[in-house]
Amino acid sequence: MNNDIRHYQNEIYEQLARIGKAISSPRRLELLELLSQGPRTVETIAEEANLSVANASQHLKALRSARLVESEKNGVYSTYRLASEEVLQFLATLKELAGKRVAEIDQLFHNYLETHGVLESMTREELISRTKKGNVTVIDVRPVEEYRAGHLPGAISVPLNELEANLSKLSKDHEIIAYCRGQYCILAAQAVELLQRNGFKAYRFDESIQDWEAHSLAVEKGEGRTE
Amino acid sequence: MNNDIRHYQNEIYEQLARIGKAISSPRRLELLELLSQGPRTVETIAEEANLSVANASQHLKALRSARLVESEKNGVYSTYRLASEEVLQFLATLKELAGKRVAEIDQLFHNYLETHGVLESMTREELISRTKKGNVTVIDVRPVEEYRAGHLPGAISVPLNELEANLSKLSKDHEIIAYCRGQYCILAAQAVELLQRNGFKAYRFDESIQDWEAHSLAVEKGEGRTE
DNA sequence: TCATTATTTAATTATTTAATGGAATAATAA
DNA sequence: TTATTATTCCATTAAATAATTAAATAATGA
Repeated sequence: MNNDIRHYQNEIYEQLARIGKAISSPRRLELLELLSQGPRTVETIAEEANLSVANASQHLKALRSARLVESEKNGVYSTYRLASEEVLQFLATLKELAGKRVAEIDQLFHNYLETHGVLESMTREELISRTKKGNVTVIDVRPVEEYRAGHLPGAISVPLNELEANLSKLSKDHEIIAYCRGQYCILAAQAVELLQRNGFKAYRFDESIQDWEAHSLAVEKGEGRTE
Repeated sequence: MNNDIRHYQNEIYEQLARIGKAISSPRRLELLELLSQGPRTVETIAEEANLSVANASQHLKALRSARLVESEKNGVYSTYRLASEEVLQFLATLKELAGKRVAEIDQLFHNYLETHGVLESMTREELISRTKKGNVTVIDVRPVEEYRAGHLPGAISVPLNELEANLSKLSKDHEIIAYCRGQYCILAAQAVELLQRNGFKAYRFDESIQDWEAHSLAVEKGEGRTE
């Protein structure tokens, strides 16, 4: 009878721990981060995360068994996606906690930004007021598929790996504001560095499109301008 | 250079995974749950969680290295507590996610309640309106220390293990509302079961004092009435 | 049908982790 | 000082996990 209760309680913790186990691997966290940008096939995921396909598949299986992701089979392809909004919320809380408590993360990012001279970033208020004035260009430096899935209003898509080739298309009269996947994503910082090296006035905006949405701000979807 | 970036990204995920690892063990989740009710010494924790002291100490060390708990030494005693409000928030998000996604948990709890005939629980609105009318007694069936740390306004402390001995002090004219540590805590359900067996009209309220506080509702602290 | 492709599964190996019991530490009391 | 108590540390063992390689599935197109 009392055993009954202890057994029940243990089961509860067992179930909660399944989610903990799922996010106890850096690799799986990376996969979740990728998937929080949008659905992908196994091969794409493996490539983006620099894992073997078999390994990625196994990690995805683990994530699926914890109900953090779902998959759907289309012909030969399995497409994986986050299982729900709550997963995104959970990841955000995790990152917040990590940012607050695990000083090492802030330290790491701070170090990176510092050694690359892109320490300051723009606040949301500044971004909004400057885009209203119109003398700025906001660029989304994530892969174009992520841009299509949702981007800041007025932002144009310039994936980081295409930025150098497209420098001539950017106006030096405008200040450039680059953003990517949020606080701990490094793409925008790299973009700013490249831009500054090439004589542009460039700033980093360190929120993700999810953060932006979370503040009830409008998001554009689809093609937009991708010059 | 590109290595630099990958290395940095790996570090980030490594750090996030430290928190994941901390909550990947059912035992550690149980410890966190205990500590979310208030600070405790190692021995108390070990006893409440049914672990050897050495084992509890090691788990606590793991939680501390993930910065989820903090400890403080007073003489021979080490007192552990949650590291911050955010940890509580994080645990709540975890439980929410688990509740939504891991159907097994709901199933388990549902089964338990069903086989013990205490399926329905009272909503917050009902609780508030009934206490206003005054023909109800709200009992807090957690250990008395947890009651002292904060309880529902007007609730009296009747720890579950003392309930049977105190039945005579409860009025059969009043409906009894029992609550404990929230949704997946079983104390209140047990209390209701006991009360119903003894001819009381009893209901379960399935929120924790933290849930209650999270809705900006007042919380009483200290002795209150503990009959 | 056969070959190709995307994915999953299985088997292996190296590594990490959990629990245990006993020893070490360090504060306090006798 | 010695004994006691609370806690931590250490070594051992068993179990779980991650990455790798090769093999198995299963859908598609030639």
